[in-house]
Amino acid sequence: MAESKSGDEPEPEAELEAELEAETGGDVQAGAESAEGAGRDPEAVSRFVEHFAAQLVEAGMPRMPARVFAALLASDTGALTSAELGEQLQISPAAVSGAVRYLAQVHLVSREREPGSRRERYRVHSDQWYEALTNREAIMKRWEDALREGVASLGADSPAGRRLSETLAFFEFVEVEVEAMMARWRIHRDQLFGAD
Amino acid sequence: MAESKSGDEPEPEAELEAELEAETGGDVQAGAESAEGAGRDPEAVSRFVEHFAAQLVEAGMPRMPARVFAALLASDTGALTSAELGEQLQISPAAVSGAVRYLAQVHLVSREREPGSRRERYRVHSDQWYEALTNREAIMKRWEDALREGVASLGADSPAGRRLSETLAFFEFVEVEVEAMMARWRIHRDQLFGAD
DNA sequence: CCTTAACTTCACAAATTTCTGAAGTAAGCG
DNA sequence: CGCTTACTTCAGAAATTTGTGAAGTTAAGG
Repeated sequence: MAESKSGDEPEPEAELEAELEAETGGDVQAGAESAEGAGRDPEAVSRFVEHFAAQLVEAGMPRMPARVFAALLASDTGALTSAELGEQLQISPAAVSGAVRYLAQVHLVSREREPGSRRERYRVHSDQWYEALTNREAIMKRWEDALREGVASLGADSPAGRRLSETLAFFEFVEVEVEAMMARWRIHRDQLFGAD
Repeated sequence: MAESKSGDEPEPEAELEAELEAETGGDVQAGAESAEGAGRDPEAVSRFVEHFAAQLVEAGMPRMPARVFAALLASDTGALTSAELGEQLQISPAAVSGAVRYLAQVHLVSREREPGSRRERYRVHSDQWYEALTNREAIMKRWEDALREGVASLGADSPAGRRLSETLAFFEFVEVEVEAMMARWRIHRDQLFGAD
């Protein structure tokens, strides 16, 4: 976003109009400096963000989406703007844009537009996080399709066909089970944290 | 994780000493129903292998391991040698080696040495397939560690800390549930297929 | 309207990953 | 014993992925 042009650097951010984390109930106690980053030890935040992101990367998530997601998780409001993300993570607006596109696609973040502003906020809901994990179901569905096809073309009575059948049965089983598990989780969560 | 049912499968590969190095000729092509699938349509097998592998790749598995794994799944014996894999997939021994190393590391295949031969067979057990999926637990454990650290350094009473806590609780919950689910699966499987 | 802020898309440079041929190692077999 | 087979490791070429600057698009605000 920096024009890398003339010397004047006073980002309009200094103004920070009616920004306010009027998000949740307004009584954000951390209340210190700018929008999000500094009631807390920014270094501690960064350490967590990079560490957790590294784990996600290792599990297969691309680097930028992982860092953006971790930053959102670690934010107090659970929602940050593109500019805030870019600053905290030291990445270009283009990188933020790409990362957010990825995360939205896998349902890990949702986009909100603040009315009366051009800003968009990218939000992580705990629920989405869980759902997204669950949404590996979509992937499994395709695995199942491929397996069914394999059983059909290799013959259900051949040894290979039987192996594929069993694998297929496993996925079908898991699919049902996971759904039940998520239902139990919601109950469990409410017991732990109260209906949120 | 109780299992070790043992007594898995009788080794169906008795003789099978036929080598068939169709490699050296220019005639590496269909018709290669050598050691493994005499009687099956090699084209149908290949179609399944490539299709299923593509799904795995899309889910994040590297290409060669995915293809090798799919080929093993689709084999009648559930075990193939390096040469057989190389021929069917048209890849170099080095590629087979790398793929197998990867698969063994994530516990998707095991290596067996045929006594009295230098050959090694790479085998897929249905059980391993399930276990491997389950073994994402190892990954989750590390996520949990990172989250605990985050809760500690951001403060369990901050909004961000609470979000991380909830996520952590979710993973801990899932971990327990998955184990129970796998136990149920084994029972279910035995009902479907009979204790194998 | 015209300006400007916020985000997106595009093209390309850089880093990383993937797969191969070739050389290396180990073990059965003549 | 030493030849041969079966697999592994290594170095590097090729392909793919990643992140950036810059131009493009949309919409608020004067």
